Parts: sequence; structure tokens; C-alpha cells
Amino acid sequence: MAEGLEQALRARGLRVTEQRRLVLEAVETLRHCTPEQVLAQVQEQAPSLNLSTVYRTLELLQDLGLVTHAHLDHGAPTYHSTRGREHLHLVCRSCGKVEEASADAAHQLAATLMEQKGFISDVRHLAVHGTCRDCAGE
Amino acid sequence: MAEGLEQALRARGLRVTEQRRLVLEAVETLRHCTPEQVLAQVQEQAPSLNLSTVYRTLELLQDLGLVTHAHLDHGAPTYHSTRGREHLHLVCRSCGKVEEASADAAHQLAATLMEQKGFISDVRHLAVHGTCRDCAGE
DNA sequence: TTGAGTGCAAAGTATTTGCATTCCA
DNA sequence: TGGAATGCAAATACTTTGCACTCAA
Repeated sequence: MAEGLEQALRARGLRVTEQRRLVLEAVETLRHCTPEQVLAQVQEQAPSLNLSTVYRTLELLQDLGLVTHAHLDHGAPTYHSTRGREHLHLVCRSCGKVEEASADAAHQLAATLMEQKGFISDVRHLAVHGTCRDCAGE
Repeated sequence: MAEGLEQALRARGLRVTEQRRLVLEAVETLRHCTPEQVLAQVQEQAPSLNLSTVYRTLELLQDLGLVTHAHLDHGAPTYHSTRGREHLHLVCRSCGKVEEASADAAHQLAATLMEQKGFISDVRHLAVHGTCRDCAGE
């Protein structure tokens, strides 16, 4: 896990620290997580690790292209690893559940936007709000 | 402008106030706006109107179905009127500009998600992040 | 008249920043 | 050793809430 981290850091002349390793690992383990959730996870192994460090590190990892985030809910950014298949997020407005869907579903959208507006879509950042099957059934 | 407001309020037994009229008007004028921007706009005509009222009113207008919001950027929700054509939002990561695109572009996406996941998409809430034509050209 | 709505101030939550200390290279 | 990175605490931003006053019905 997190093999790319060391080389990405070195390539930029940045330092490899335990905190950075732990934060990336937490994101990969949790799959979808807010900064708070990352903190809780990393503190199991490093209780003194600080929330500021989580914020700073998430931003760094994002710069390095190792994680991205999407805004799934009101204010809460949710981070996830860029390893694994591209996916987009389905956020249920009723129950708050977040599902993943294949990014393929959005390729046509991306193509249309490119054609109409010359806009290059980042599909991974896409959050679709709506109602999930379970909630719709009720 | 804002004809629907009075009847929507009365239908619920709520009161028609100048503040509510002004907030809705501001959203319709500004097209895309944060609570802060709404405040600035309404204060031109009602300097004493408070930010709390803006928040409360935006939430109410949303309940009434007269406005929606999307999370275009980090923490700032952006409100817009539900009058006019359905549209989705293209947010440029480089320059921060927000464009609108026809919601039609996302119909296929919505259909696919329904089919694969039984998920009912609210296209109006959709924010697509990426790079706009101008920034891509550089 | 009366209670929904507002303004104000204070509280709550999320995120960022300055600075002294730590520790990687 | 030197400076990047961290921990801590304080600052900032955003949003919500309690309460007394106002005003639409």
C-alpha cells in the first residue's frame, strides 16, 4: 500500500514522514472519508497526530495526485484514493448513504460538455445527488 | 419576478415579508450566489437585513422549491433560482469560473444510474469540476 | 392581538495559520 | 546541522441558535 508516496515525495524534494504515510494509508483503508475520519483512523496508531497535519497532508497528497476529494454533502469534503477504478459518487439525500458508480456512466456527459463548451470534466470529482433505490421504494 | 413566492407562502400558512421577497429577488438577480453575496445584494435596499435571515430564508425558499443550491467549491454553497431552464454547473478548477450547461447533457447519465443502481438523480444539483476552455487553451 | 419572523449576539463547527519544537536528509 | 514538517493554540470562516422585539394576518 502507498508505494507511490515515497517516490512522489522524493521527486519533489519533500520529506517522507510517518504522518504522511499514515494519512495516505487511512484514506486508502477508509475509501471515503472526511478529515475528521482520517484523524480518528490515524490516531489509532499515532495518537498525537494532529488535525492540522491531516489537513495539510490531505492537501499535499492531492497536489501529488494520490488522493482527490469530492463535495458529497453540505460542507464536508470527502477524500478518496486515486488508486483503483475511477468512480463517481451517488449521494442519497434521504439517508445520506454514498454509493459508488462506474465512471463510465459519465463519459457521455464528459463528451457532451467537451463538445458544447470545450470543458474538460474531472469525472472523479463528480457527486450526483438524488434518492437511492431503498429510499425511493418507501 | 418572484410571483410564485406569495402563493407558495400562503399555501403553507407562512407570512409574506419584505425580507423574503428581497432574498428571492437577490438570488434571481445574481443567478449564482453564496449567502454572503445575497446579503450584500439585499443590503442595498435593506441595510439592516441580517445574515441569519438570509440563511433562514434560503433554507425556506429551498423547502418551497423556489431555489436550490449546489456545492460548487470547498465550503461555499451556491444558490440559484429554480425558475428558468434546468441547468448544471461547470466549475473551473483553474480560474474558479462557473458556467452553466444544459441539463440535457446529463440525462443519459441519469438514465444509466437509474438502470444500474435504481438511483434517482437530481441533475440540478450537479456540479462538474474540471477545466474550462479558456484555461485549457493556455 | 398574537405568534411567526426578524435582528442581534453568542455559540458551534470546520478549517487555516503562526510559531516553537522536532526530526528527515 | 539546517530547514521542512509537525503539534499546539489561537485565529478565521461559515453556519446555527436563543431570545427579545417587531409586524403581518
